[in-house]
Parts: sequence; structure tokens; C-alpha cells
Amino acid sequence: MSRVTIKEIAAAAKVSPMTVSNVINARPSKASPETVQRIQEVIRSLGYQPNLSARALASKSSRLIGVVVPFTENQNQLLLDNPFYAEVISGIESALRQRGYFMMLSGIGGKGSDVDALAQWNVDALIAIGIYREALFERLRLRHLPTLLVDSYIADDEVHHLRVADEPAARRATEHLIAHGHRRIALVTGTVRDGGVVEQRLAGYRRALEAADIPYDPDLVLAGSVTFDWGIDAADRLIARRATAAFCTADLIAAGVLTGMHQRSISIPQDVSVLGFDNLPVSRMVYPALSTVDQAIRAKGQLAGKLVLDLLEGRSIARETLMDVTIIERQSVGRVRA
Amino acid sequence: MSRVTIKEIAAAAKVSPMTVSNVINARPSKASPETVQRIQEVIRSLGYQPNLSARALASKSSRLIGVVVPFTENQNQLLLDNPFYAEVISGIESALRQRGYFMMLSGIGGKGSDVDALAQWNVDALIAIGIYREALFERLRLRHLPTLLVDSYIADDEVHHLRVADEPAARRATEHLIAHGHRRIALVTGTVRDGGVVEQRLAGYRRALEAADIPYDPDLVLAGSVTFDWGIDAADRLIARRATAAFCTADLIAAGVLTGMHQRSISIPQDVSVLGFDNLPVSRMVYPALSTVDQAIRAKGQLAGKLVLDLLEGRSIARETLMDVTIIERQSVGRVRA
DNA sequence: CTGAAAGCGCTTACAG
DNA sequence: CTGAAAGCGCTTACAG
Repeated sequence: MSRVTIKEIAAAAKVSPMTVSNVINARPSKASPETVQRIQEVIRSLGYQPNLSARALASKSSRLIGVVVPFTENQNQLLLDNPFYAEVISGIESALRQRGYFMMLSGIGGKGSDVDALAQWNVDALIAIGIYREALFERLRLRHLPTLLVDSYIADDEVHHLRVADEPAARRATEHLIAHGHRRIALVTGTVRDGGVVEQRLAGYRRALEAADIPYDPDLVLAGSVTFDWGIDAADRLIARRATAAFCTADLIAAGVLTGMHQRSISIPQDVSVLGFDNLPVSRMVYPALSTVDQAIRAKGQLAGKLVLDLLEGRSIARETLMDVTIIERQSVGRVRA
Repeated sequence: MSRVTIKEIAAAAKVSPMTVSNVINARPSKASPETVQRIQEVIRSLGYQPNLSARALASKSSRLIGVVVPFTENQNQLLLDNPFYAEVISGIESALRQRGYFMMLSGIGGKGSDVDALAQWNVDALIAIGIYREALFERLRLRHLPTLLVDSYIADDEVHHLRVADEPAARRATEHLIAHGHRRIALVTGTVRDGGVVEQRLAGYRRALEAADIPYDPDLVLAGSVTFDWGIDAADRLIARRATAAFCTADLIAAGVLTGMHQRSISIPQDVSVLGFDNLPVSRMVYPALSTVDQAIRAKGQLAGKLVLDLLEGRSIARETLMDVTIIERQSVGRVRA
């Protein structure tokens, strides 16, 4: 619907369309200051808005960054109801916008391969969050676009990574529990998948136990899904297995554990300590307020945006960028009972 | 990066580009079944992906729907950390995708008017969520695009609305509290703005009181912001004003009230009843689980997508679509103490 | 049922 | 410092 075109600007300013184009794209030393001045005034007074489709078509660059986020498992919905994704995406959008790029969001995994949608819009680069499956990854890879994977452990030379240092993070989290005197420490997670984040966190958990001479008990590893409901279920098993502390690899799971424990009249942290991961807003809202591992989600999203643009604009970035983690102490972790 | 073009398909299938175009766009009775068949095979085997920028440029229709969501107040971020927005957007995206449209998301209110971004991509229609300000609205309006406003009370002939029936919803919520014997019922809300949702809910609250012969006490209306932290603050005032029940116009606020009450060792619902609004996932995660007014957020998002496409495709839709609401009883509302 | 031509609004070499 | 020409990959009337 943008009415006025570059041609009309050119006519009004008495220059050629190409000079207008140069001014719009701020190409240096291509027009005299006076011409630039004049053209800019015409642009403003006529309310010119560039047609980005035309630009993309002519220039082979869309300034569009494709962001791929998995669908929910059951429904065909963006996984935005997981606040984690929402925050990362918000961070990405903000970083892109600041540098004049746009975000094209696409869910993935449901019916219809929507990497295609991104391809059709000629995105310049790709950010994929939490991708596991090889099949899907291959489809992304085929595009040969600058690609940044967030929270993935897929090994590939063409691709760049951003994630938290999961192994050390999990180790520190577990040590935090050990420092409170716990020895029967459960790990409550989503599915342990090959090349997934959980695998790394499990390794960190085991290393911490080992360092403290606590024997590893596979019965204390409870793998389900990254959901509140799984946390509720897990509470039962924690009780049955006489765990005194639970390290949950997501705040959503931890919130469920808290709720499950309430339902069974177990007090937190008097009877059982619970430590989360993510530091989502919800971690402050549950009762008691959740101690958790903060992974600066929004900053992570912004960094993802920055990295992918650096990559796109030809600056070289590290193949792997690791973010650090802080433990936030609130009310859900206490000393083990005598 | 889509390598193969319509021309190459045409060459391979020995037809003209225009016939290929007709087949791609499924225009009926424009090609013989055999030709269609042949072309489709070529398309598949060559892995053709239409270039949507080119299509948009040539056809004056982008199949792109602009979705406008307010920024957070302090930061320049998408308001995606409010799970409400995240869910609505997820619903919209799903409805659009099913009908072959794409969503272009734009935050608004921060630096740089990003309605412009949407205009530059030639979006075919607009969905704006929770818009108040006239200035911003005027910018949207100027586009003369099919526009759907979600949760706004801006009166305008060119624009369509989708929202919950806020006044009756608030009335029923208040009645629910009255039915539990409460008479000192506070209303805890965000800012009461002209033409905002809160204004309507306040009216519904007052009507319920009136119908029950409970005098309206302005001191029991606590207006702050739609945040967890405001809820914590509000808890103090609820205690000071001896409210026995609080109707919070957002679950986020209600979660804060719960936390504030815990901090002061007030029991919910024994001492004070709390009713939320939205039925966000977090309402199950707090303690005690929050009774709340369910407004079927995701369905609302999907409906928003459907409505705007109907509008765009020339079907006539109601100028105002109102959604109904259900009260979800959980643990935070109880009978008033004797 | 199929096609040749023109054009959407930009940018990209190439001249001058 | 500025411009005329060609072209990006599609679709839209218009012919036949």
C-alpha cells in the first residue's frame, strides 16, 4: 500500500531514481550534500516508504532473519506458551530491530515443513532454537544460509552455536545442593535425547556427585517432559525414592514438583529441597519462591540476534559461544534434615 | 536463495511461465489436467519454491498479516514475557498458517514507529492487540487496511473488534465472590484508562455490588499495573482496608497478591479470597491454585486470525465479536470467615 | 486451454 | 558526482 515510489521522489527532486536509491541506502560519497539534503526533504514531505519486497527481489537480500521454534508436541502451536521461548524470541527481535533487520517466525515440526516458508521469503540467515532431529536439521542445512543454533548440540561444520555451558552449570547446581548437606539428590528432567541439552546436564550432575563421593543412583534420575504436569507426577516418585533434594532442569518442572509436594503435604524446603533451572518469571510466583539457575534468557536472545547478524555481515564469530550461569537463592532450598 | 524459478519450470515442462503460475496458484480450468499433472511433477522434482517477494511485488498482495503488540513499558522489548500476549500470538499464527498466510510481528510504542516496518512489507491486513493511544491508532488507521483490534475499546467505523464481554465477565466474577459471602470485595487492576478494558471491568464490578446492595467503596479499587510486583504491593493495602476478597483483573496481579499475603502470613482462602482473570498457565502453578476467569486465550488468538482473513478475503464479519468467559474454581476462593 | 508482453518498485553493474 | 539500461521473479490484463 505504499503509494509513493522512488520514481516519484526522483521526479520531485529532479534527480534519477538511482540517486534516490543511493541516498536511501546511505551510500557514502555518491551524491553531493545538497542533493542528499534535497532528496531527504522530498522523502519526508511525501511520506515515502520503501517497498521491501521490491528491494528484496532486486538486491537478493531481504534483511529478514528466519527464527525457527519447535511446535508443541500435541498441538500445532508455536511453543510460545513456554515462557522460555517467548523470552528468547523477544530478545532476538530486539537485537534485530536495532540493526534494521526483521524477524520471520516459523514453527516447525507440525504438519507442513515450514522451513519452506522461510525459504520462500528469502531469509538472509537462520536462528533455530532447541533443534534435535537430524531430519529437520538437514532441511535447514540445505539452505546453506548463515545459521545459528541456540541450545543444540548438533555437531556440524557449517553451523554456529549459542548455549549455556550446560555441563558446568548442572555441576554447580548439584554442588549447591550438596553444600546444603543433601546426598539423595534427584535429577528431574525432560527426555534425555542424543545430542540434547539434558544429556549434558546429566553429565554435570554425575560429575558433582562423583566429586563428593556420592554414589550415582540411576533411580534418582527422573526423565519425563518439560512440563508442569510432569513435575507433579515426579513428586510422587521423589517421595517414594526418598530423595531429600531435586534438581529440576526447568523451572516449569520445578513448579510442578512444588505443587505435587503441596498435594502430599510435604513442606518445601523443610522436607525436600527443590532447585530449578532458567529463572523464568514464574519462579518468583510459586510458593515458596524457587531457588534456580539463572541463564539470562533475554540476554541470550539478544546475543543470538547479534551473533547471527555479525555472521551475516561477514564478521567472524566463534563457532561456539557459551554463556555463564548464576545461582539465584530463594526459598526452595534448605539444609537437609538431620 | 530459491534457485529454481518459474521460467525454468516452464522450460522443463514445455509450457509458458504463465501456465506454471496458473497451476501454482491453483486457478481452476486454466490448464488441462495432463498439463497440470506434468507441471506439478516438474515442480516437485526440481524442488521449486516460489519467491514470495516477487509474488508480493507483482500481485500487490503479500499474504502477510501484521501483528502489532505493545512494547514493555520500561524496556524496548516485545511484551512476550506477558504470557497472555504469547498465547494470543501463538493462536493467531496457527490460524494464519492454516490458510497460507504469514505473520509479521512488530512491537510498538518504543523508539521508531514500527507500524512503518509493517507498511514497508506491504502487509495485507493488521491485527493490533491491546491498543489504547489515539496517536498510535491513527498511524494504523492511516493505512486503510483491514484491521482487527483485540481487546480495545477505540470507537471507529473503519475498524473491527474482538474482545471478551468485559463488563458481564467482571460482573459474574464479582458475583462469584458475593456468592461466597464476601462484601468487602476489592478490585485490583492495572491503570484505568479511557477506552480501556479495565474501565469496563470496573463497571461490571460496580453493577454486581449494586445488584447485591453492597455500597461501592472507591478505597477498594486498587489501580496499579498489570504486574506481579503490583500484586505484592496491593496485598498490603488489601489488608489495611480489610478486604475479605480481591478480584484481580489479571492472573499476574493475583499471583502477586498471593505472594504478598504469604509474606504477611495471611492464609488464602481462609483469611482472604483471591480471584484472577485470564486463566494463564501460571494460575495452576501458584499456591494455592488460583480460581480465575478463563478467557480462552488461545482460541481468542485463533479467532482473531480467522476474522482478519475473512475480512481480507471479502467475507463480511461482525464489527464487534464478543467472547464468553468461564469461571474456573480452584483453591483461592472460599467462604468469608464468620 | 495456452502464450507474448508489460510491469510491479527496486538495485546493480556500467558509463560518463 | 549523476544517469540510462537491464533485470530480479513473479502476475495481470489481453489475445488467440
